Amino acid sequence: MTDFAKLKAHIQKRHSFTDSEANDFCQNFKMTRVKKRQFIVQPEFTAKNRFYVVQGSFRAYVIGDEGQEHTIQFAIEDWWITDYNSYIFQQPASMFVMALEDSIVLQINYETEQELKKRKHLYESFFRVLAEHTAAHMARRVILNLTKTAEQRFEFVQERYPEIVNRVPQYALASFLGITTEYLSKLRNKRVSPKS
Amino acid sequence: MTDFAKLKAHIQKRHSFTDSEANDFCQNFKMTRVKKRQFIVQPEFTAKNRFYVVQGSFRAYVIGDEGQEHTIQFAIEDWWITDYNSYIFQQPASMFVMALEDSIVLQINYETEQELKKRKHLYESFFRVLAEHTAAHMARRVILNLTKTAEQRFEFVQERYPEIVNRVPQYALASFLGITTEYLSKLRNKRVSPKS
DNA sequence: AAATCATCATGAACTGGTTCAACATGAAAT
DNA sequence: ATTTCATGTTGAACCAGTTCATGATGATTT
Repeated sequence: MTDFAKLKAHIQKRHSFTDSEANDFCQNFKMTRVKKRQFIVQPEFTAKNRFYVVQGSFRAYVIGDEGQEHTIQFAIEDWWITDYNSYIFQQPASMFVMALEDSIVLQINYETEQELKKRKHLYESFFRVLAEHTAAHMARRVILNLTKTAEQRFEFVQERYPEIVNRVPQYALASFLGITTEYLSKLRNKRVSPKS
Repeated sequence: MTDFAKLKAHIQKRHSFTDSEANDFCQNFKMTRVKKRQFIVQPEFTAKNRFYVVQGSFRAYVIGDEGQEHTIQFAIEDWWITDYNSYIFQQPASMFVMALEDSIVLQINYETEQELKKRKHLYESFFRVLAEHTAAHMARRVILNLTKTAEQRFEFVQERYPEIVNRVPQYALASFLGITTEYLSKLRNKRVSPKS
């Protein structure tokens, strides 16, 4: 399956786009290869693009006052990523979005997205649903952070997103969970081998 | 200004609705009075409505495993509220949404909203923007929780949303910040009168 | 094949925030 | 006018998670 075919399948699975609509829609995306550790969004600069991950993985994070990294989001195949506040409001980003491995994305830029939404009710609808899913997902994240302990959060994420847990470096996962790498290491090794 | 005039102003401030479009749109909302401590959303039941607050204030919260309340969102005049995951996906709610004072809301139900979005590109666009703002807002909340200490979060919320801080009960604010009422009380009294 | 860098592990001392208990105050209900 | 309930305060003991220090292992670079 080509890169564009993946995006097309993604769209048609969720919305009733005809083939020609889907093709027309996909034409507005640009395929880009991204090397491991390369940034696709950086603080200060406005995020001009929204990215659909065809292959590889990414990590969005901010740097705290004392220099610690805090992971806001991961994205693997078939997910979308960008600095949401920067992209939507076209204002300077506060996040880094970095490739965790050599990756391939399909990106759309802000003006093109605006034009698509204006052009066709169906496309507007597509982005509305995308925004709703993002909002719902973020709301669940807030609830998880408020209601569960670090250990429970770890267990939840491990069960719910095993592909991510097994794929991203431990320090990235720790900062996603809101704990230190040391503590995550301890949680992990607590669970295996009480080494009787 | 009547209740519907407030919603109309809210819409026209953010979107280019003609008067007749705005009137047509607003007709789909129903005015409801809600008494203090009354619930407009409850766990187990599917949230059938989205609410625009005309007057008063609300609090959305979940109950944790040990019975503690965790506030997910507040809403005062000119804000929207519901259990987002329940409403969007029409599945059973996990939240309570309760009036903090006698209030007036304008509510729209799920089917009506769907019909509006289908009927007119402009209405679809309205809800797309609403979803984007919700997503952006939630993303900022995640960042705040991950990057700041309880005290910094308190200071931030106090400065950014003084109307809320001064209006909601302290235990509700504490559970919004992710701390106990006792600790919030201490933070507050630390700040005033070192009583030399 | 070294040498360097990125990642993970482990222990000991420490701290931000919790828990528990007891009390103070005002608002609502009878 | 009391009683009850909802809310906020304060202190002391406690614990989940941090910090700091040190070392192990494997991946990248030269």
